[in-house]
Amino acid sequence: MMEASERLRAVVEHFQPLTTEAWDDFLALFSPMELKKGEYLVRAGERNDTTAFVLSGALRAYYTDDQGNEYNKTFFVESSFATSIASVLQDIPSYLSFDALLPTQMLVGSFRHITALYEKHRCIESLVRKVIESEWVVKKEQRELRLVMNDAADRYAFFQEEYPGLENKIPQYHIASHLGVTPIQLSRIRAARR
Amino acid sequence: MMEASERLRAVVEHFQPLTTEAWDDFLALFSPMELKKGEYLVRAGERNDTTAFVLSGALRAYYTDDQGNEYNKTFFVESSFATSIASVLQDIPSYLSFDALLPTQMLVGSFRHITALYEKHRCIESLVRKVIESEWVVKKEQRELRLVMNDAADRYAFFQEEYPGLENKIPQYHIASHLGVTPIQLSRIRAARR
DNA sequence: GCCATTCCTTAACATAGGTTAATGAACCTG
DNA sequence: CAGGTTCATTAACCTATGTTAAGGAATGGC
Repeated sequence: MMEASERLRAVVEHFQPLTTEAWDDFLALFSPMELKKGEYLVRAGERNDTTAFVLSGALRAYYTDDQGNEYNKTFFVESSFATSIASVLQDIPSYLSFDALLPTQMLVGSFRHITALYEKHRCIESLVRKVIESEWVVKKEQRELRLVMNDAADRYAFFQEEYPGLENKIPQYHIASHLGVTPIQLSRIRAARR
Repeated sequence: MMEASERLRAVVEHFQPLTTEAWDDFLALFSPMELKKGEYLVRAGERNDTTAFVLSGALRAYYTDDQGNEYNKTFFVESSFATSIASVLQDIPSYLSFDALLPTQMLVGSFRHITALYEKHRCIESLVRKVIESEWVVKKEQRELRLVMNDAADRYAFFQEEYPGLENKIPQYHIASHLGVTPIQLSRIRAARR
C-alpha cells in the first residue's frame, strides 16, 4: 500500500498541480488520525474546521431534524475530503454531524490553516476551489436532480455506482436514509432485483 | 418607484458595502434589458455568462431530461440575481435554460467583466462570494433537505413563503414542476387547504 | 360573439412508498 | 451455549403520488 502522504499527493495533483514548496507547506498541515466506528469527526452545533482526507474506512455527514429523524447527506470513502464546508465558508456552526461508519484512518488538518496558505501559494487556492466545485457544487446539482426526477430504485443504482462496494460494508438503513426512503422500501427494491 | 440603479445598489449594500469607486465601476457593467414572456436569457448548451438583476417580472432556471421532462430548479423574482453559476464557475456550457415567465425587466452584465474587477476592488470579490454563498449554497442545502424530509404539501408551503405572490402570477404547472410533483397532485394539495 | 387554446380541476384507477408488526439470521457477551 | 441485541426481510394495510381521461373556466384571435 502506498504511503498515506503519497495517496494524498496523488489526489491533490489530480485536481491541481502544486509547486514543491506549496506541497511541502500543505502536507505539513496534516497529521494522522483514526476514528473507531461511531466516533465523531464533527458534531452538529460545533464550529469545527477539520478537513479530513480519508485513507480507509468511511464517514457520513448527516442532518437530524427536530423529531430526531436522521438524513445521511453524504458518505466519504477512501481518497475523498470530508469538511463541514457550508459551516466553514460561512463561519457558522455546523448543522451536520460527521461520524465514522467503519474504523476510519485519515489525514486531518485545519481548513483555516489551509486558507492561510492562499497568499503564499496561489496554486493552493486553486486546489481548494476546484475540490469544492467538484465534490460539492457538481455532486450537489446531480443529487437535487436525482431526488426530483428519479425514483428510489434509480437512486439506489446511482448510489452503487458512486460508492462501489460500500453497500456491503455498512448497514442498509444508512443507505436507505441517504436515498430518502425507509429501510423497508430499500429491502423491497433489493428483492425486486432478484 | 426607485430608479433601477438605486434598487441594485440597495441589494448590493445589503450583502457587502462597496467603496464609491467600486460601485461606479460595478454599475458601469450593467445595462437595461427586457424579456417578453417565454424569451430566453440563457439556453441549455450555451456558454453564456450573463448576470441579470431582476427589476420586475420573473425568470425560471430549468433542466430538461432526455425524455423531455422539465424540472424548474429555481425562480428569480424582483431583486434577485440570475446567472448560470455552475456553468460560469466551471467554464462549461450551461445545462440549465433560463427564460422569462412574465414580461421581465432586468439590469444585465457579464460575469467575467465583474470578476475582472476583483483585482482592483477586493470588496467586489467579497460581494460576489457572499451572493453566491447565500443565494446558492445556503438555499441549495435547504432545498435538498426539504426534498428528502418533507412531503409536497410542506414544500408548497415553503414555496409560498419563499416567493410570496408568485403563485398567482405563473401557471400552476410551473410550481408543480418546482415542487417535484404533477400538476394534478398540486391541485389536490390546494383543494385540501379549502 | 364564436371557436380554439390553455390550463385548472376532478374522478377513477394504478403504483411507490410509509407504518406496524412479526420473524429469523447474525452477532455479541457473559 | 444461552440469552440479548441488532438488523434485514416480509406481510398487511394505509397514504401520497402518478396516469389517464373528462369537463369546464378563462383567454385570445377572428
